[in-house]
Amino acid sequence: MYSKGWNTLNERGCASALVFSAKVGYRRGMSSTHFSASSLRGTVAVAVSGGADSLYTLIRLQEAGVPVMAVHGLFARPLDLGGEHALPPPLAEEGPVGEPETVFPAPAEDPVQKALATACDTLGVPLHIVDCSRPFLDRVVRPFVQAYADGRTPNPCALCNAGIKFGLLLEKARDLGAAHLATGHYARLVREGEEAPLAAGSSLPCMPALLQGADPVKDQSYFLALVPQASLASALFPLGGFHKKDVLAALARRGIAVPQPKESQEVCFIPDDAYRAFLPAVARQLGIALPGPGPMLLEDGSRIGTHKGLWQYTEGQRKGLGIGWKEPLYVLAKEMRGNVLRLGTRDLADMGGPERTEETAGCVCTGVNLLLPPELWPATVFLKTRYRERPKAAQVRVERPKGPQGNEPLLHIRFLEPQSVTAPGQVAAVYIPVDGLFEDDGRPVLRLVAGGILGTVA
RNA sequence: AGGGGUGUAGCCAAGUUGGUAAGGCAACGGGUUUUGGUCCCGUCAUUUCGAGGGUUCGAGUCCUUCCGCCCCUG
Repeated sequence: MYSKGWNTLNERGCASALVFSAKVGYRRGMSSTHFSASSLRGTVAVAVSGGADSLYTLIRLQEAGVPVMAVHGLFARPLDLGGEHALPPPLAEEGPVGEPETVFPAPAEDPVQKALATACDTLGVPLHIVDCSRPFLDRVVRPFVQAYADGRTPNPCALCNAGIKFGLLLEKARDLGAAHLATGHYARLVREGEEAPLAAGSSLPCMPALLQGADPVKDQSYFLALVPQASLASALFPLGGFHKKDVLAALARRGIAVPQPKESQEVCFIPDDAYRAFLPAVARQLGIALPGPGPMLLEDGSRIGTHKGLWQYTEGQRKGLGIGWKEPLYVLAKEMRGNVLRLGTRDLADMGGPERTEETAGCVCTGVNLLLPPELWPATVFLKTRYRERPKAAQVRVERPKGPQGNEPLLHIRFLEPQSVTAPGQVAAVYIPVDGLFEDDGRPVLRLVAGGILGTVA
């Protein structure tokens, strides 16, 4: 399966890949040719949120002649999680895990669902509403709250993509007769048999290959880093080659109104992005205890203030500390033992810099999702430990410990350039450059080869 | 008690030979943004420079008194 070594591929594919990419307009947001109708078999389900991206995904596929259906997942019930932070108890009670409770066709009373129903009706596309709220609570919200309680900083979007959207929603789409699930993520997925940005006769090993989105500021591959290869095999990201502004322009050109025009951002299940108010309320509902105030300490051990509970801070954070100092202070670490928040200046908040020691230059990841066998990785890879951050050069060693727990792989990361201190609980995404392919701005195209959850400093 | 130093917005702090209050931090507001953060932009002492008095056309900057804090010596 991986008979072709990565290096071998590079040597052969390099020059002609450039020619090919120019020919198909791989750059310039034209890679939508990926999903030519002929290369797809069966119906494609499109996960529609009500936003512009997923709506255009649906339209794009339909216009390409692909048989489509729309699926709209209900994740967090507004009535349960919204409003006054006074949550009614039903969410915390016992219930079956892993199965959507109900599946029913549109329409509903919800304005977004209603607008979606109208839009789909106009397009002549069937719409299915899938209630994922129970599994969403168990697999996204509860771990989210628990992570904060444990002193970590969770990334619920990554968990949702892996466990809900490309988990339950994908399963449900299959039940409904779909062969693929498409979303509006800005990431490029190259698979066998499709027009790929590679020379004829060559292919990327271990298909499909997940590449960064073409829009440098919208790339969302980071959030997909935990989605397993088996799910990606059924996934489609038709917007991967587009720039956001082109999507909006295309919708405007067609005179299509977006049901939910407000850009989805922050955590979708936290009303008004007020997580400091939301967390305690939900934690209480779920019976999870959040630790209280404690000391803020500088590196020399001196106490400089009192924090409001470790869950309100994250490693690398600057704003909101409320401490006047000669220079900005950043959160260096959260110590559950002693309930201590460690603060320090910028130079102390970087890992991987020239004068960093072995202990502070790296970290370890668990919950690893491998998309390409490590044997095929180059010696230096690029690592993203937070969204909207330039991937940083690093060395990653994959360890497969043998033990009674099985052999869950671990990623041992060592940064080769300055890197703001990582936050345990966040996602680490490992990328490698695809030789011979470059973005419009000259950066090499990056391929996602693994994802994991950051642990404590090594 | 004596000697030295110091007292500028919540914190750190610049203020030249007196001419009409830099900058940083924090805070607040905004921008970027499907996690948490980072980052960028803007606002922030004009009944005011510990308090009172004086010199001067004009004082945070000179004189004087008082108060507070720090260091050293006894």
